[in-house]
Amino acid sequence: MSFLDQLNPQQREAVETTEGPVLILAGAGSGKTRVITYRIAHLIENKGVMPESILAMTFTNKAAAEMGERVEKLVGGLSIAKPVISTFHSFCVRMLRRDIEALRIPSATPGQSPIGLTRNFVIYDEADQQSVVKSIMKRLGVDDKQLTPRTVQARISWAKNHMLDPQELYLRSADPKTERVAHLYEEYRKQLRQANALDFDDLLLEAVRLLKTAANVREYYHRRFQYLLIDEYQDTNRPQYELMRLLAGERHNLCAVGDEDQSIYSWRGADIRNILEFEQDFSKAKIIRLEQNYRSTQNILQAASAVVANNVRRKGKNLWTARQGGTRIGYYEAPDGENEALFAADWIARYAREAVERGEEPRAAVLYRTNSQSRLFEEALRRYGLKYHVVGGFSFYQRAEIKDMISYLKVIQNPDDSISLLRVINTPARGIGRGTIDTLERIALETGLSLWGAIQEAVQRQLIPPRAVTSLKNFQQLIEDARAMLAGTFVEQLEQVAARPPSAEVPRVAAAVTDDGCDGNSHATAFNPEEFGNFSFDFGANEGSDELPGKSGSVDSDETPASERSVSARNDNSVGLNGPAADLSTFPAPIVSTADILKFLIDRTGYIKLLEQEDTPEAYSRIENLDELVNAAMDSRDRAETLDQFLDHAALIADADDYDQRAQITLMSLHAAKGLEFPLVFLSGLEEGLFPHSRTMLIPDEIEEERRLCYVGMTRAMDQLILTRAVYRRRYGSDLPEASVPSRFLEEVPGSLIEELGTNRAGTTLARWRSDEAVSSHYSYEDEDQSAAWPADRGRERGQSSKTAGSGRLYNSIENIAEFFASRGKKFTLSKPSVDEPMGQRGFRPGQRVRHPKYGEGTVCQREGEGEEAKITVQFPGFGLKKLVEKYAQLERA
DNA sequence: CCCTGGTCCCAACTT
DNA sequence: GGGACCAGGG
Repeated sequence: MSFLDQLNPQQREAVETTEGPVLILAGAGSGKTRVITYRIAHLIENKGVMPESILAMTFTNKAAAEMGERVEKLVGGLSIAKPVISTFHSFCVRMLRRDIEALRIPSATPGQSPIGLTRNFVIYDEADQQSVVKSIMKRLGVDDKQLTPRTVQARISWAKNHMLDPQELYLRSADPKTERVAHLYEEYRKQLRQANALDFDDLLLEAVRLLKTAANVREYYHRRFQYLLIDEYQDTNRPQYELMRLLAGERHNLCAVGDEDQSIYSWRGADIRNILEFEQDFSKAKIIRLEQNYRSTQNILQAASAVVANNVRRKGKNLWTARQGGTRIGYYEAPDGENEALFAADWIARYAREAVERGEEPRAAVLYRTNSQSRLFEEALRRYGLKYHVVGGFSFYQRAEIKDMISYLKVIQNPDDSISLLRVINTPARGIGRGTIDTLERIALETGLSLWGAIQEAVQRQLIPPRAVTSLKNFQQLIEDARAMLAGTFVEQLEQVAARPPSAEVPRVAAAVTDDGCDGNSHATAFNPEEFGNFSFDFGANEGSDELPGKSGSVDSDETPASERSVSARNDNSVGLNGPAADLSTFPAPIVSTADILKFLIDRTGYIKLLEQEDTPEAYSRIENLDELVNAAMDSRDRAETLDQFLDHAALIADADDYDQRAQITLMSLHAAKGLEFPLVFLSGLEEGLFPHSRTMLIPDEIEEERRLCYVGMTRAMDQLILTRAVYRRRYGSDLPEASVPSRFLEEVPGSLIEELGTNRAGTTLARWRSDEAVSSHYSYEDEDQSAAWPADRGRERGQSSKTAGSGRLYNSIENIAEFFASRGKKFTLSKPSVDEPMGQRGFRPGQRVRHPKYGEGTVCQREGEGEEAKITVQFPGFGLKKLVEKYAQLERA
């Protein structure tokens, strides 16, 4: 019982209310994870609930892994069985790998195999999806100027997230564009079905459909899981909501944890309604609020609360903290993005030094709205010789060479995957050109075969020039050999594998490999500790280095689900020495592993050899990446995973998963920062159009979401929060920098909580903005001396140490920007001097609060035209968007 | 058929 | 900064 005493009364109530629906409204930093883990521990230790009958859904694999570890520590060693802690997507994949064939329907023609996907389906990522859309559009002759494949893909995904099928989308469409999308959507579905492929959204949808239609599957899960926990409930979308309801069944032993102020994924279909209307959905729901924040100082909390208080759609709460006062919120206005980054680097360097002197481990984060902002910070930190870690951005799996190899594996797993086949059929070049591929596609269309089937057809019917036929046969042979290897029948390779030196001899710990689809995060782990330490590449969230071999592995109940176990044995991927009927509890790692196949592929295709011949730094970096991929595959082998599982990992690994808690400096998007905390946080790019992002500025609901995002960012800070902004920012490399307007969120922070940093002259810039002082947004300059370093850097380059931020001159206001550029040898022009700018008493800027006699208070969204003609668009809560002529509308500052 | 270099267009967040 | 696409020579 002792561990419950560590909780405050509300937390304790949340933990102890185990039966029936519970909604825990957990404010930022209020101990949400703690409540979930303690609740699981309480169920197991005090309520005698079987661990494996508890299912917890988290947002990222990393969160799942962490939660698993924390539960483990609490209940330590009580049981071999573990609760299932998983992301929605991973959970669905495992469900589908197990039972998707229950969705197959018998073919109309007798003797034909049933219609529907099989267990070895592949998962299509966004790039694959776009390729599908693109090829369909090409085939149907849809103009891709007006409607880009990207747009179509996004809209199909939108429809799926709202659970609309093509027909429903068509019926709802109010414009020809949407009608066309609906049509393409229909074709898209056909294409995926033919390729035996599911996209990300399908993973959820098909799992829901499976539970809805297959009663025995549903019953299996009802028996299996008695207690459900959903983390980040505010970010669940419609399919996730349905899945949860289906899994909860009639029992409603459901605990949802969330915070409506941290809902930041509506663009992915997350429905804030789910949390706002929980009580309607579950009639006897108990609501528990956690309002004590254990993370931040009072100043930080107050500032963040003040910002989010401007939102209308929220339940409202009063977060409080025992950490009175604290450092004020820093604000730094940089002349441009580079200086903003240098300022942050400088500050972090000093902070890190001081933290080390105090004997503390420094941990700082730089947060930004868009991943492309990371580049400047990376450069600045490198110049300071600081090590940093970037989360997200261009991921490992998006690199060309990695996608190539993964595509090969996908084709080997499922040759009908035409998108992957298309990618690798001539990579590296093997003489299969445009013309040949066109012919293959035509054959596929005529016969209804996949491209793989079309190859055979083309070769047999000699529809292709002889030289290409040889190439095609070679390719065919390559894939077939690899498949034979996987099936354990490719003798030559098997002999090689058998003769493999030491690492193959590693005694493999017998691991319990369950195929019940629910082992989630706690799946069997077997590895050689010595080998383990060598792998730098962190493949997934599932291998905890402190996890003992053989200790884990969830225990499946004996109930046999809809599809029989033997079905899985037919699957090419469950290959092993013991053959199809192997006793699963002692099933060894597959003797021919994914790593072996990868090595075989690299060897046979000459992929690395060709890169070596290139002899460029890029080529060697690609080779390194491929080495890492092989390492990842070896890890996978040591975890006794099949090819399926390896590919599922690769598909579902999330950007946020590569967050490394030990890193002293972390760079990441605001979205990726959800759930994390840092003593020092920089929130950068606080400019209208960047944050809030330009695409959201005219849509009130989306502005509210941006504000929540801001709230999420601010509440990551424990001790110090610094807000920054660049007066000038380059949009894309080449163009002239554009002047920016401070983010409205800056103005929402009470002035008394702010301290301006890096100011070396009187007056605070933010105060000037607040007083509505006129500022031009029409500056431009010519770069005459490309090599000129920033004044601040010149000092640094001469070796002057910097005690305070930005050791040289810091330029912090728009007025001295001319001086700044002049010092850099740039000609600076003011095309519209600020005195002429029509922004006097009446000049309302986007982001400003105004009062209208009829509509009350509102926020300016947009400004068009100048002087007398200026029109402004204002969002009035309750009245919506109004476009007003500034001269006539009796607006005043609110 | 393959490779190269030039040009054009794009760039929000992510399971 | 970079990916996709195209024209033109090997």
